[in-house]
Amino acid sequence: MMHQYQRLTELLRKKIVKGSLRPGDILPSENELCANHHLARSTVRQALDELVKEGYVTKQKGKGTIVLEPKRQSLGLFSIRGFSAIVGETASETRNIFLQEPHHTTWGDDFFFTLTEDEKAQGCICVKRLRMLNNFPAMLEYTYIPDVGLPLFRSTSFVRDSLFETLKEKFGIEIRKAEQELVAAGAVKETAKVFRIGVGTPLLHVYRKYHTNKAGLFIYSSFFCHTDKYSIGNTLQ
Amino acid sequence: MMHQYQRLTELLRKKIVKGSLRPGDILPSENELCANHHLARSTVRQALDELVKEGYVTKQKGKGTIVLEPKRQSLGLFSIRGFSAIVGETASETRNIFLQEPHHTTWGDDFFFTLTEDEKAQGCICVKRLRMLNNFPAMLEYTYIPDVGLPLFRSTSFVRDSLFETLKEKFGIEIRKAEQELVAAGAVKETAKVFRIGVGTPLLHVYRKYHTNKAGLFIYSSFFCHTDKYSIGNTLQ
DNA sequence: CAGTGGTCTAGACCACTGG
DNA sequence: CAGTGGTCTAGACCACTGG
Repeated sequence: MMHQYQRLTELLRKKIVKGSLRPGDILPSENELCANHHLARSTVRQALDELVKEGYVTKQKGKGTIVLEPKRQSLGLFSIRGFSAIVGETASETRNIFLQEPHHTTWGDDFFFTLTEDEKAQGCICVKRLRMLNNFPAMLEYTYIPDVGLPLFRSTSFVRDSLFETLKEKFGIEIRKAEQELVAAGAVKETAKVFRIGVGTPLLHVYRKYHTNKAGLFIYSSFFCHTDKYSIGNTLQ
Repeated sequence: MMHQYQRLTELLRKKIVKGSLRPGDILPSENELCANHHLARSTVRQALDELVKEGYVTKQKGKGTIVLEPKRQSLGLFSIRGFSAIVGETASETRNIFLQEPHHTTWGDDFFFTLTEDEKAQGCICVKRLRMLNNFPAMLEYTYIPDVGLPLFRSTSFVRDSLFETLKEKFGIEIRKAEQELVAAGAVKETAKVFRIGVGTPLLHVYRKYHTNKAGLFIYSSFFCHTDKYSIGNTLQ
């Protein structure tokens, strides 16, 4: 069952995405939304705060709630865009190549985040993917999910070719936030081969810990980005 | 003048930072806080939401509001830690070296974010700093502030050696959120010299656009990180 | 000046955790 | 079961933007 503020968030989000509300437009005022949807003002504000957090709108005291320019193409909690001019075009075609199907394994001895005893005992499911942007190998990603008894799923059954969408729709697991560590390092032999670059080419190496809606369940990811053509972007706070 | 929820946030934040509330402790319940501080529950919730956003506490339905492990040393909107073991010790001693004092200049022709006409006309104040962590040159940062008529300030008058604290306390400018772009690239000659590394050593290059509490005022930053010893960290969402 | 979003009050019912 | 945080109502006063 959905809450009333979530229904209003969804309704307004759809209007923005579909274009009946355009960048620069001002949303109906909070009082109008109250009247039109028979809601208390705090409920309307809860809905609007969600849209602010998602980056669809911004609020200005005395003026109103204003629709922002659309966000760029996003992958997980970040977005990718052409690097030639930092504010460049987004990659139009993205494709995932599964180098290893989801499979059960143990965490390595020196896993990059500290694990709880529970997590260590459970072992994990690992996926190894290469992300292609316009046929350019841009990102090599290892994702680790603690094995909490999920049925093993194959890439062919992914929802919209997305691991996170799959976790959400099939298992009710939603990503809430993430911590990440950033490092620049030269490509080692094996990685260089995947990217078709020379050993030592600078790569961006990102370590992520995703927090989910399930208490105590975290998803981990380690990925390399070849940023000669595409940079990766974040919004902080 | 401060709002009541801000006063409560500050009071609780201080208790956590000073240690009278320790990690794992449960805060007084929302109803208790209401009674003790003579506030409505929505005001108390506003205060607690702020602490959640700042990463000091987490809430659990049915249980309460729980104090989290202290965050790591932070610089701006990110934190830095020893890289040897990703979850390593924080740098104990940080120091800023001003390579160029705040000075007025023009934006370059190919500035890394798109500027408005107003911003272009105003020109900017630029600061060039080298951040040392335990005497290791870890970060070279260029910060650009649109010249909206701020009196030129010198590094010696910085509040707590921090640009952001200075902007906040002297000019009422607060950072709300930021967008960033990440790239890995080899050091060029001039940069290599500053870091005392070889040309071509992989560096993390970050471009940031900070949003402030003043509508239309953005602060820009471009920085290089030498991540052999220290990685930089973020929290997303 | 009327209208906006920001803060705040004093209530209510609910699903959830733990004893 | 009593207590918790999550949602929701129906009001109020305020500082701010723009005509």
